[in-house]
Amino acid sequence: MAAKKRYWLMKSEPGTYSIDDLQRDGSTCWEGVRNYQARNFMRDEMRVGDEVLYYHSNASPPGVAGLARVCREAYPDHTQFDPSSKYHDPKATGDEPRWFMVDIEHVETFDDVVSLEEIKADDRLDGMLVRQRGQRLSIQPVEAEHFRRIRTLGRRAGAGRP
DNA sequence: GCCAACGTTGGC
DNA sequence: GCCAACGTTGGC
Repeated sequence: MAAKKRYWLMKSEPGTYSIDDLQRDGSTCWEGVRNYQARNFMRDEMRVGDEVLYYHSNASPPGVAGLARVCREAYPDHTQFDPSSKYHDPKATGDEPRWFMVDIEHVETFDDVVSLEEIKADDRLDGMLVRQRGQRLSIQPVEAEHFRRIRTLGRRAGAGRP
């Protein structure tokens, strides 16, 4: 029996890799995660077909820029073995990789970012981790209702505004 | 650019 | 196992 589909929020700095980059590439490997909690989500819980809110951090404004989908489940992040990579981890070995990544594919780019400000102001998004001050986790689980609400806001934003 | 919040490291 | 020092994240 297939596991129930889950929903996630994944952060990226648009200066590094934006939703437009993802749209251009079609899909990408999510390299460079070096936080154990985020790694565990990818390695243990993310499944093909899970849906993703693509979040632009360190952006103006910060917020959800579009949607993506998991298209390959966890496998070792190759950059940990590469001494020339800034993600190199000298303690990782091929036999015992420490870091994993998934692949995600582009689904949709919102006309306008659903800003963090908007997310914080919406009562229906109460409890979203990204609203919490000091929440730095780059991969966060998201409730289905919150995912749908953000998607609605993202689709409404471009067309509905004066 | 600032800096608060957080995670990791390493001496003890 | 404690915790100070350090590095990073990310909103502002």
